[in-house]
Amino acid sequence: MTTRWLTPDELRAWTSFVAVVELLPRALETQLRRDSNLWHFEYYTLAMLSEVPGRTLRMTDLASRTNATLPRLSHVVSRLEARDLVRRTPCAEDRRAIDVALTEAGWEAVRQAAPGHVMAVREAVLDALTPHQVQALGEISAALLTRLDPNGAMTAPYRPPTP
Amino acid sequence: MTTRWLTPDELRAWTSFVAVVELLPRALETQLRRDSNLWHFEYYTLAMLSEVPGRTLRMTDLASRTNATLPRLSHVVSRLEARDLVRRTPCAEDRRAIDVALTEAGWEAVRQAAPGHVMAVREAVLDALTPHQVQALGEISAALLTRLDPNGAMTAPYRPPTP
DNA sequence: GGAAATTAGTTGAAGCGACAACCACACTCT
DNA sequence: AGAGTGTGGTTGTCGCTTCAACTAATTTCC
Repeated sequence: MTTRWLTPDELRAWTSFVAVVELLPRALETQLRRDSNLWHFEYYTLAMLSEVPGRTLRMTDLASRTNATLPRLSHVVSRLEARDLVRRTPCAEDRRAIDVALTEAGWEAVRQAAPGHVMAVREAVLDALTPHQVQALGEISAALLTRLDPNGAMTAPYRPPTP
Repeated sequence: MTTRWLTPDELRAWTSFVAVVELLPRALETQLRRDSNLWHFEYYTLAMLSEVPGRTLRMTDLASRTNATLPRLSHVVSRLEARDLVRRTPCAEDRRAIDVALTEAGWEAVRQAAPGHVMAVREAVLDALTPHQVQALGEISAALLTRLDPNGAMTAPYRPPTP
Protein backbone atom coordinates (compact mmCIF):
# COMPACT_ATOMS: atom_id res chain seq x y z
CA MET A 1 0.00 0.00 0.00
CA THR A 2 1.66 3.16 -1.18
CA THR A 3 1.55 6.48 0.61
CA ARG A 4 -0.72 9.23 -0.67
CA TRP A 5 1.59 12.19 -0.24
CA LEU A 6 0.18 15.65 0.21
CA THR A 7 -0.77 17.72 -2.81
CA PRO A 8 0.68 21.25 -2.98
CA ASP A 9 -2.64 22.67 -1.82
CA GLU A 10 -2.81 20.27 1.07
CA LEU A 11 0.78 20.89 1.99
CA ARG A 12 0.26 24.63 2.05
CA ALA A 13 -2.84 24.32 4.20
CA TRP A 14 -1.23 21.80 6.53
CA THR A 15 1.94 23.77 7.04
CA SER A 16 0.06 26.90 8.02
CA PHE A 17 -2.32 24.97 10.20
CA VAL A 18 0.48 23.25 12.08
CA ALA A 19 2.04 26.62 12.76
CA VAL A 20 -1.24 27.90 14.14
CA VAL A 21 -1.66 24.90 16.38
CA GLU A 22 1.86 25.45 17.65
CA LEU A 23 1.65 29.21 18.13
CA LEU A 24 -1.91 29.80 19.30
CA PRO A 25 -1.61 28.05 22.66
CA ARG A 26 1.54 30.02 23.43
CA ALA A 27 -0.24 33.30 22.67
CA LEU A 28 -3.21 32.54 24.90
CA GLU A 29 -0.97 31.21 27.61
CA THR A 30 1.14 34.33 27.62
CA GLN A 31 -1.78 36.72 27.92
CA LEU A 32 -3.50 34.83 30.71
CA ARG A 33 -0.37 34.27 32.73
CA ARG A 34 0.61 37.89 32.45
CA ASP A 35 -2.79 39.39 33.21
CA SER A 36 -4.46 36.87 35.47
CA ASN A 37 -1.83 34.55 36.86
CA LEU A 38 -3.69 31.59 35.36
CA TRP A 39 -2.71 28.95 32.84
CA HIS A 40 -5.10 28.67 29.94
CA PHE A 41 -6.22 25.26 31.04
CA GLU A 42 -6.86 26.53 34.56
CA TYR A 43 -8.92 29.39 33.17
CA TYR A 44 -10.86 27.04 30.97
CA THR A 45 -11.58 24.77 33.91
CA LEU A 46 -12.89 27.63 36.01
CA ALA A 47 -14.88 28.96 33.05
CA MET A 48 -16.59 25.62 32.45
CA LEU A 49 -17.60 25.47 36.09
CA SER A 50 -18.84 29.04 36.02
CA GLU A 51 -21.25 28.33 33.19
CA VAL A 52 -23.03 25.44 34.77
CA PRO A 53 -25.97 25.63 37.18
CA GLY A 54 -24.67 25.29 40.71
CA ARG A 55 -21.15 25.92 39.44
CA THR A 56 -20.44 22.30 40.19
CA LEU A 57 -19.45 19.38 38.02
CA ARG A 58 -18.18 15.88 38.51
CA MET A 59 -14.56 15.25 37.60
CA THR A 60 -15.44 13.16 34.59
CA ASP A 61 -17.89 15.70 33.22
CA LEU A 62 -15.46 18.51 33.82
CA ALA A 63 -12.73 16.55 32.08
CA SER A 64 -14.83 16.07 28.98
CA ARG A 65 -15.85 19.72 28.88
CA THR A 66 -12.23 20.79 29.09
CA ASN A 67 -10.99 18.17 26.62
CA ALA A 68 -8.69 16.79 29.26
CA THR A 69 -7.60 13.44 30.54
CA LEU A 70 -8.59 12.58 34.05
CA PRO A 71 -5.08 12.53 35.51
CA ARG A 72 -4.39 15.94 34.07
CA LEU A 73 -7.59 17.35 35.47
CA SER A 74 -6.93 15.77 38.83
CA HIS A 75 -3.56 17.52 39.12
CA VAL A 76 -5.01 20.83 38.00
CA VAL A 77 -7.93 20.64 40.40
CA SER A 78 -5.49 19.94 43.20
CA ARG A 79 -3.58 23.09 42.36
CA LEU A 80 -6.74 25.16 42.05
CA GLU A 81 -7.98 23.75 45.32
CA ALA A 82 -4.76 24.76 47.02
CA ARG A 83 -5.46 28.31 45.86
CA ASP A 84 -9.02 28.06 47.11
CA LEU A 85 -10.50 28.60 43.65
CA VAL A 86 -12.40 25.32 43.65
CA ARG A 87 -13.48 22.83 46.27
CA ARG A 88 -13.80 19.05 46.09
CA THR A 89 -16.68 17.27 47.77
CA PRO A 90 -17.71 13.61 47.60
CA CYS A 91 -20.61 13.04 45.25
CA ALA A 92 -23.83 11.98 46.92
CA GLU A 93 -25.19 9.67 44.22
CA ASP A 94 -21.99 7.78 43.46
CA ARG A 95 -19.45 7.30 46.19
CA ARG A 96 -16.64 6.80 43.68
CA ALA A 97 -17.26 10.21 42.18
CA ILE A 98 -16.13 13.67 43.20
CA ASP A 99 -17.95 16.97 42.75
CA VAL A 100 -15.85 19.99 41.97
CA ALA A 101 -17.39 23.33 42.87
CA LEU A 102 -16.28 26.85 42.09
CA THR A 103 -15.65 28.90 45.23
CA GLU A 104 -16.44 32.58 45.57
CA ALA A 105 -12.78 33.34 44.99
CA GLY A 106 -12.84 31.14 41.91
CA TRP A 107 -15.87 32.92 40.58
CA GLU A 108 -14.14 36.25 41.12
CA ALA A 109 -11.04 34.99 39.35
CA VAL A 110 -13.00 34.03 36.23
CA ARG A 111 -14.89 37.29 36.23
CA GLN A 112 -11.68 39.23 36.35
CA ALA A 113 -9.85 37.14 33.80
CA ALA A 114 -12.64 36.81 31.26
CA PRO A 115 -12.60 40.25 29.60
CA GLY A 116 -8.88 40.14 28.91
CA HIS A 117 -9.05 36.60 27.65
CA VAL A 118 -11.98 37.32 25.36
CA MET A 119 -10.11 40.29 23.99
CA ALA A 120 -7.06 38.12 23.35
CA VAL A 121 -9.20 35.56 21.55
CA ARG A 122 -10.70 38.31 19.43
CA GLU A 123 -7.34 39.81 18.60
CA ALA A 124 -5.65 36.55 17.79
CA VAL A 125 -8.48 34.74 16.04
CA LEU A 126 -12.00 36.01 15.60
CA ASP A 127 -11.25 39.55 14.51
CA ALA A 128 -8.65 38.29 12.07
CA LEU A 129 -11.36 36.45 10.15
CA THR A 130 -14.43 37.42 8.19
CA PRO A 131 -17.77 36.27 9.60
CA HIS A 132 -17.90 33.76 6.80
CA GLN A 133 -14.50 32.43 7.78
CA VAL A 134 -15.55 32.15 11.41
CA GLN A 135 -18.48 30.09 10.27
CA ALA A 136 -16.22 27.95 8.12
CA LEU A 137 -13.74 27.47 10.96
CA GLY A 138 -16.55 26.23 13.17
CA GLU A 139 -17.66 23.71 10.59
CA ILE A 140 -14.14 22.55 9.89
CA SER A 141 -13.41 22.14 13.59
CA ALA A 142 -16.59 20.18 14.10
CA ALA A 143 -15.63 17.89 11.23
CA LEU A 144 -12.18 17.35 12.70
CA LEU A 145 -13.61 16.51 16.09
CA THR A 146 -15.56 13.63 14.62
CA ARG A 147 -12.17 12.13 13.78
CA LEU A 148 -10.23 13.21 16.84
CA ASP A 149 -12.88 12.15 19.31
CA PRO A 150 -15.44 10.02 17.51
CA ASN A 151 -17.70 9.29 20.44
CA GLY A 152 -17.40 12.77 21.94
CA ALA A 153 -15.90 11.52 25.15
CA MET A 154 -13.58 14.47 25.51
CA THR A 155 -15.68 17.17 23.89
CA ALA A 156 -18.99 17.24 25.65
CA PRO A 157 -20.90 20.38 24.73
CA TYR A 158 -23.25 21.80 27.29
CA ARG A 159 -26.37 19.71 27.53
CA PRO A 160 -29.19 20.34 29.99
CA PRO A 161 -29.25 17.58 32.62
CA THR A 162 -31.33 14.57 31.67
CA PRO A 163 -33.63 13.42 34.47
CA MET B 1 -14.30 50.19 27.60
CA THR B 2 -16.75 47.35 27.71
CA THR B 3 -16.04 43.81 26.61
CA ARG B 4 -17.36 42.57 23.30
CA TRP B 5 -18.48 39.11 24.33
CA LEU B 6 -18.70 36.33 21.80
CA THR B 7 -21.80 35.94 19.67
CA PRO B 8 -23.40 32.50 19.64
CA ASP B 9 -21.83 31.79 16.25
CA GLU B 10 -18.42 32.87 17.47
CA LEU B 11 -18.78 30.89 20.65
CA ARG B 12 -19.69 27.76 18.77
CA ALA B 13 -16.76 28.13 16.41
CA TRP B 14 -14.33 28.98 19.19
CA THR B 15 -15.36 26.11 21.42
CA SER B 16 -14.85 23.59 18.67
CA PHE B 17 -11.62 25.14 17.58
CA VAL B 18 -10.20 25.12 21.09
CA ALA B 19 -11.02 21.45 21.35
CA VAL B 20 -9.21 20.77 18.09
CA VAL B 21 -6.15 22.69 19.21
CA GLU B 22 -6.14 20.68 22.39
CA LEU B 23 -6.76 17.27 20.85
CA LEU B 24 -4.87 17.35 17.58
CA PRO B 25 -1.37 17.55 19.05
CA ARG B 26 -2.12 14.60 21.29
CA ALA B 27 -3.31 12.55 18.33
CA LEU B 28 -0.22 13.24 16.26
CA GLU B 29 2.02 12.74 19.24
CA THR B 30 0.50 9.37 20.01
CA GLN B 31 0.86 8.01 16.51
CA LEU B 32 4.46 9.12 16.08
CA ARG B 33 5.57 7.92 19.48
CA ARG B 34 3.96 4.56 18.98
CA ASP B 35 5.14 3.93 15.43
CA SER B 36 8.43 5.79 15.20
CA ASN B 37 9.64 6.53 18.69
CA LEU B 38 9.70 10.24 17.84
CA TRP B 39 7.94 13.24 19.30
CA HIS B 40 6.04 15.29 16.80
CA PHE B 41 8.41 18.18 17.21
CA GLU B 42 11.40 15.92 16.69
CA TYR B 43 9.85 14.55 13.54
CA TYR B 44 9.10 18.01 12.30
CA THR B 45 12.66 19.09 12.93
CA LEU B 46 14.07 16.16 11.00
CA ALA B 47 11.55 16.71 8.22
CA MET B 48 12.50 20.35 7.81
CA LEU B 49 16.14 19.38 7.52
CA SER B 50 15.35 16.64 5.04
CA GLU B 51 13.67 19.04 2.65
CA VAL B 52 16.51 21.48 2.36
CA PRO B 53 19.48 21.22 -0.02
CA GLY B 54 22.42 19.80 1.88
CA ARG B 55 20.05 18.70 4.64
CA THR B 56 21.64 21.39 6.77
CA LEU B 57 20.27 24.50 8.42
CA ARG B 58 21.46 27.01 10.94
CA MET B 59 19.80 26.89 14.33
CA THR B 60 17.95 30.14 13.82
CA ASP B 61 16.61 29.14 10.41
CA LEU B 62 15.60 25.75 11.70
CA ALA B 63 13.85 27.35 14.64
CA SER B 64 11.77 29.56 12.42
CA ARG B 65 10.84 26.68 10.12
CA THR B 66 9.69 24.63 13.07
CA ASN B 67 7.86 27.49 14.78
CA ALA B 68 10.06 27.05 17.79
CA THR B 69 11.93 29.23 20.21
CA LEU B 70 15.68 28.88 20.18
CA PRO B 71 16.01 27.39 23.66
CA ARG B 72 13.47 24.75 22.82
CA LEU B 73 15.19 23.87 19.58
CA SER B 74 18.53 23.74 21.32
CA HIS B 75 17.27 21.14 23.78
CA VAL B 76 15.69 19.08 21.05
CA VAL B 77 18.77 19.17 18.86
CA SER B 78 20.81 17.99 21.81
CA ARG B 79 18.54 15.01 22.24
CA LEU B 80 18.54 14.24 18.54
CA GLU B 81 22.30 14.54 18.47
CA ALA B 82 22.60 12.09 21.34
CA ARG B 83 20.69 9.61 19.17
CA ASP B 84 22.91 10.39 16.21
CA LEU B 85 20.04 11.66 14.09
CA VAL B 86 21.56 15.09 13.56
CA ARG B 87 25.01 16.57 13.94
CA ARG B 88 26.09 20.05 15.02
CA THR B 89 28.99 21.77 13.32
CA PRO B 90 30.26 25.32 13.71
CA CYS B 91 29.15 27.56 10.89
CA ALA B 92 31.93 28.74 8.59
CA GLU B 93 30.59 32.21 7.77
CA ASP B 94 29.61 33.23 11.28
CA ARG B 95 31.49 31.81 14.21
CA ARG B 96 28.57 32.48 16.54
CA ALA B 97 26.30 30.28 14.50
CA ILE B 98 25.81 26.53 14.40
CA ASP B 99 24.90 24.34 11.45
CA VAL B 100 22.66 21.40 12.10
CA ALA B 101 22.91 18.58 9.61
CA LEU B 102 20.81 15.47 9.19
CA THR B 103 22.85 12.28 9.52
CA GLU B 104 22.27 9.15 7.47
CA ALA B 105 20.47 7.66 10.45
CA GLY B 106 18.35 10.79 10.72
CA TRP B 107 17.47 10.61 7.05
CA GLU B 108 16.48 6.99 7.49
CA ALA B 109 14.35 7.86 10.50
CA VAL B 110 12.38 10.47 8.58
CA ARG B 111 11.92 8.17 5.62
CA GLN B 112 10.53 5.47 7.86
CA ALA B 113 8.34 7.76 9.90
CA ALA B 114 6.91 9.84 7.06
CA PRO B 115 4.36 7.44 5.57
CA GLY B 116 2.71 6.71 8.89
CA HIS B 117 2.68 10.34 9.85
CA VAL B 118 1.21 11.45 6.55
CA MET B 119 -1.45 8.83 6.91
CA ALA B 120 -2.25 10.07 10.40
CA VAL B 121 -2.51 13.62 9.13
CA ARG B 122 -4.85 12.47 6.39
CA GLU B 123 -7.00 10.48 8.76
CA ALA B 124 -7.24 13.15 11.39
CA VAL B 125 -7.47 16.22 9.21
CA LEU B 126 -7.26 16.32 5.46
CA ASP B 127 -9.53 13.41 4.62
CA ALA B 128 -12.11 14.68 7.08
CA LEU B 129 -12.54 17.82 4.99
CA THR B 130 -13.75 18.62 1.52
CA PRO B 131 -11.16 20.09 -0.87
CA HIS B 132 -12.94 23.38 -0.50
CA GLN B 133 -12.61 23.18 3.27
CA VAL B 134 -8.93 22.35 2.99
CA GLN B 135 -8.52 25.47 0.92
CA ALA B 136 -10.48 27.49 3.46
CA LEU B 137 -8.44 26.09 6.34
CA GLY B 138 -5.28 27.18 4.60
CA GLU B 139 -6.56 30.70 4.14
CA ILE B 140 -7.84 30.92 7.68
CA SER B 141 -4.55 29.67 9.08
CA ALA B 142 -2.61 32.15 7.00
CA ALA B 143 -4.82 34.95 8.29
CA LEU B 144 -4.28 33.84 11.88
CA LEU B 145 -0.54 33.71 11.43
CA THR B 146 -0.47 37.37 10.51
CA ARG B 147 -1.73 37.99 14.06
CA LEU B 148 0.18 35.30 15.88
CA ASP B 149 3.50 36.06 14.24
CA PRO B 150 3.23 39.38 12.42
CA ASN B 151 6.74 39.56 11.06
CA GLY B 152 6.97 35.87 10.27
CA ALA B 153 9.88 35.31 12.60
CA MET B 154 8.65 31.89 13.65
CA THR B 155 6.95 30.76 10.47
CA ALA B 156 9.47 31.03 7.69
CA PRO B 157 8.23 29.16 4.63
CA TYR B 158 10.78 27.65 2.32
CA ARG B 159 12.45 30.32 0.24
CA PRO B 160 15.27 29.68 -2.20
CA PRO B 161 18.49 31.12 -0.82
CA THR B 162 19.13 34.73 -1.74
CA PRO B 163 22.69 35.33 -2.98
C1' DG C 1 -24.62 -13.82 46.52
C1' DG C 2 -20.12 -13.34 45.06
C1' DA C 3 -16.26 -13.19 41.61
C1' DA C 4 -14.97 -10.59 37.67
C1' DA C 5 -14.94 -6.66 35.03
C1' DT C 6 -15.87 -1.48 34.65
C1' DT C 7 -15.85 2.93 36.12
C1' DA C 8 -14.14 7.08 38.98
C1' DG C 9 -10.39 9.13 40.52
C1' DT C 10 -5.52 9.70 42.58
C1' DT C 11 -0.59 9.41 42.79
C1' DG C 12 4.38 9.37 41.64
C1' DA C 13 8.00 9.23 38.28
C1' DA C 14 9.72 10.80 33.96
C1' DG C 15 10.11 13.93 30.24
C1' DC C 16 9.26 18.16 27.61
C1' DG C 17 8.66 23.32 27.13
C1' DA C 18 9.14 28.16 28.95
C1' DC C 19 11.79 31.57 30.96
C1' DA C 20 15.72 33.96 32.53
C1' DA C 21 20.46 34.26 32.87
C1' DC C 22 24.37 33.68 30.57
C1' DC C 23 28.59 33.37 27.17
C1' DA C 24 30.64 34.35 22.75
C1' DC C 25 31.04 36.62 18.59
C1' DA C 26 29.87 40.51 15.35
C1' DC C 27 28.73 45.03 14.11
C1' DT C 28 28.53 50.20 14.79
C1' DC C 29 30.14 54.55 15.75
C1' DT C 30 33.17 57.86 17.26
C1' DA D 1 40.87 50.92 18.49
C1' DG D 2 37.56 50.27 21.89
C1' DA D 3 33.07 50.77 24.16
C1' DG D 4 28.50 49.70 23.50
C1' DT D 5 24.84 47.21 21.42
C1' DG D 6 22.90 43.41 19.05
C1' DT D 7 22.74 38.63 17.51
C1' DG D 8 23.38 33.41 17.90
C1' DG D 9 23.10 29.93 20.87
C1' DT D 10 23.32 27.19 25.41
C1' DT D 11 22.19 25.95 30.09
C1' DG D 12 19.60 25.31 34.37
C1' DT D 13 15.47 25.54 36.90
C1' DC D 14 10.69 25.12 37.37
C1' DG D 15 6.15 23.69 36.28
C1' DC D 16 3.04 21.11 33.61
C1' DT D 17 1.45 16.79 31.10
C1' DT D 18 1.75 12.03 30.38
C1' DC D 19 1.91 7.32 31.50
C1' DA D 20 1.47 3.45 34.33
C1' DA D 21 0.12 1.66 38.52
C1' DC D 22 -2.98 1.80 42.06
C1' DT D 23 -7.32 2.21 45.27
C1' DA D 24 -12.05 2.14 45.78
C1' DA D 25 -16.79 1.71 44.53
C1' DT D 26 -20.20 -0.15 41.28
C1' DT D 27 -22.16 -3.07 37.92
C1' DT D 28 -22.55 -7.51 35.52
C1' DC D 29 -23.54 -12.03 35.23
C1' DC D 30 -23.57 -16.66 36.32
